[in-house]
Amino acid sequence: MANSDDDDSIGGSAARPGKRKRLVSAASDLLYQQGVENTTLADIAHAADVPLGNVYYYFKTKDEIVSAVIEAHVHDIEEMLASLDRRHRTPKSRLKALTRELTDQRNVIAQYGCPHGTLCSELEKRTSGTDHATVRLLEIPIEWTERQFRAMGRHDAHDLAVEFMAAYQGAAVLTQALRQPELLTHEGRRLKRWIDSLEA
Amino acid sequence: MANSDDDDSIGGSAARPGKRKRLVSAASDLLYQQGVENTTLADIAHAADVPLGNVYYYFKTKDEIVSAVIEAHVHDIEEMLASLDRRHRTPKSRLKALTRELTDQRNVIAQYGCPHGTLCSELEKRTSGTDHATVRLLEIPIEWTERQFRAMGRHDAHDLAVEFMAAYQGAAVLTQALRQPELLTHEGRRLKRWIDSLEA
Amino acid sequence: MANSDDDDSIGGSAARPGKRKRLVSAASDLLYQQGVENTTLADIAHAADVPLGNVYYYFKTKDEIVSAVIEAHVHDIEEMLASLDRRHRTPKSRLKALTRELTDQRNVIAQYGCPHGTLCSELEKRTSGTDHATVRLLEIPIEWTERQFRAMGRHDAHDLAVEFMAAYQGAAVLTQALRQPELLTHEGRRLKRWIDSLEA
Amino acid sequence: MANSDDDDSIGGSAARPGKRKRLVSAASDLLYQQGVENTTLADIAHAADVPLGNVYYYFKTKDEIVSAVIEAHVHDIEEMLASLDRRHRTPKSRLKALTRELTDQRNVIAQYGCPHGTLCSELEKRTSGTDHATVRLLEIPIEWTERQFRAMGRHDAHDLAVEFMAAYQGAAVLTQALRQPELLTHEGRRLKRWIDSLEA
DNA sequence: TATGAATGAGCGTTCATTCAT
DNA sequence: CATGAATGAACGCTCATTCAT
Repeated sequence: MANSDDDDSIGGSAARPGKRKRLVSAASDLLYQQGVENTTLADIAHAADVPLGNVYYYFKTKDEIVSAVIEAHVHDIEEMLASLDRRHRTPKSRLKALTRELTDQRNVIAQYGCPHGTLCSELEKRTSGTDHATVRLLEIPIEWTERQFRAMGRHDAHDLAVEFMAAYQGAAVLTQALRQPELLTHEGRRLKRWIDSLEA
Repeated sequence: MANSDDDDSIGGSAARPGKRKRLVSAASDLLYQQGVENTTLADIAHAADVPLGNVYYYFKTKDEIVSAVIEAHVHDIEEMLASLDRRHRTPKSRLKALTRELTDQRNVIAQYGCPHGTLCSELEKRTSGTDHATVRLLEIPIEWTERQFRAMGRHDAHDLAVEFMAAYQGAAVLTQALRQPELLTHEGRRLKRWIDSLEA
Repeated sequence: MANSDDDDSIGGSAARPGKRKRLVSAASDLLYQQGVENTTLADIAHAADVPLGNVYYYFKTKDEIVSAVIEAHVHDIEEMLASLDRRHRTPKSRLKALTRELTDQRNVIAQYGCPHGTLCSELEKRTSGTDHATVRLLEIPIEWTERQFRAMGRHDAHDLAVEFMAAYQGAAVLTQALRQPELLTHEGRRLKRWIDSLEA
Repeated sequence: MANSDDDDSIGGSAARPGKRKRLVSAASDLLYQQGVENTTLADIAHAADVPLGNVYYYFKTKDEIVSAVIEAHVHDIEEMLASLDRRHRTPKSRLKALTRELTDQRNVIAQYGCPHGTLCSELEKRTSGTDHATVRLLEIPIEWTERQFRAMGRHDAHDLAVEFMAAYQGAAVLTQALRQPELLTHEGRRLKRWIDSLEA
């Protein structure tokens, strides 16, 4: 299969990770930092150190690269949440750990916004009707958050989850627009207090 | 000066607004609905019914049109807030009226997101360092909101204002990504209850 | 209108015929000599001495150029037949004059085939389902030929017209494939004899 | 020699013809239906179920595949004519049988034209001077037809053969352009009558 | 002021061909 | 023999911007 995710480094002369992975990784960074429309395939190819023509061996269109980036994000999100599940036992500590994960990124977010939120916003405006795969980027953390609130015994778990995620997404928008990383820190602290204040 | 804001229709047959205004208005709509990068100057000229070559009489570059759109947004926001000031007397009713203004747009927001938030996100990623004029789009309502909270006697007025605006921006992001206008309605109700619950 | 067929040379500085015309003319020649697929837009632009980017001011797509070439062919055919109508009085002399027109081109046909027949063949195989405008290229002369046979009092005018055109098209195919211009001359002579031999 | 025509399936599980044969067969179909320029090597490899990289073991260039397709056509034509020689005794019945062979294909011809005529037309326009091998595609049936007319005692056998083939090729062109399979049927009937009417 | 026309750099994409194993 | 991967030149097309009148 062409779309192998494996490295091509076993016994070979080139010791770098697989090209497909490199392409997705480079694309992920560039789409995030420059936006989808401002990023050319040549940019991506160059950043991944892959000849331009070769990109099309792995992805038939630019849209397909975008999709692959979304999938990679989904994968990363799921892994991060699974890691939180492993490292923390109570719902409250899990939620606060997630909050911490988000605020830890305050500096990049002040530059480029939330990687998932801005990607959603941008792709919803593309004419080519990207298949709305981006929705998972926000659904997955909402669902996870909802599970935590439910585990706390809250019957309004879904509403709380939406409130939580909206608070984070909005803070990210303001943080980027105002270029104030501290804003996100501040909102993070508030959210942690809010989580602590919730009762069953 | 060439860039007159006045109509150019005096003595003419039709009473259409001046070309510059038509261009800004068309650009405002298209940038919002299609995104900045997906909108061509030809699109804008066509929508404004202005010959393409003529656009450059009013705006030297595409960036200048974008700036004019931002200015128009700023103007609209200020007018809207001034109107709220006029129509409502107490800070709480003003804040709830603002909330209502925002939720009233739930259907367009579900399609294109918040006109100001998405514009900020998008422009922050452009290579050509747009002069960060977008910041006013969010600063102005934050400051206005802060004034209301302060008038309520709250010493944490700024924090509350940020919390309020973040809640709205985040709700807009989720509303667009999940394509659920009701989500915004729901968050609006919650915000109104929250406002009512605040004490001096 | 952009698609003006007029010259742009009246009082202007450039004294060459209109660019659109030059483009269609160059395209017509190149499509004929090299085939549709082998001819690039850069080829056409170069031959017409028009900057590549400017081609798209006149034609939105390559297909549109091809269509314009077909229309030009249709126009030429109609003018040629009208000229035959004017210059000859009897159906028989008209038909023989047409035969002469065709055989006069024997040398180019030996190189590139019949300009209309080869264009039809090629375009029928394009995936993009060109709107079958090519059919007129053969229908028009068939109909004209049929009118002549009918004027001769033949009730089988349509069949004779098809037979005539098929004879010419087939001769053109063989002439090109075998690279023998004389073959077309010979078939032309035969056709003239055949026309003469027909009775009412 | 590497370019064996034999099967490579001895001892294998399936009895599929050898790769080379499959490639030529797939290429023959695709070149006919889509045209030479519109058919990629990947298309051919896919249709033949041969890995793309492997194609170059059998054919050094795309042109070589085209040549092989022509050779295959030549072979098929010769076989078909030999079969007619075997199955029919008199020249007239042989010629009418050939006519029947051709009209039997009216439906494909209405879609793609004559497999040999369109191939000739197309290849004559390629820049890379294909070695004019296509000429055999039309020469062989002309020569065979000429032999039949000569066997009938006609001294103008060559002219009649050219007339016959031109009639068929032209009918094929019209049939495809006008998309009327019946046109070929009709011309076939006329040709049979014509053959019958010929005297020594 | 106004405008149709022009311009060229660049983009996404294709494909015959080659290479390393 | 076989094959997945690689390569780069070229193609059709777009678009912000400029020009001539």
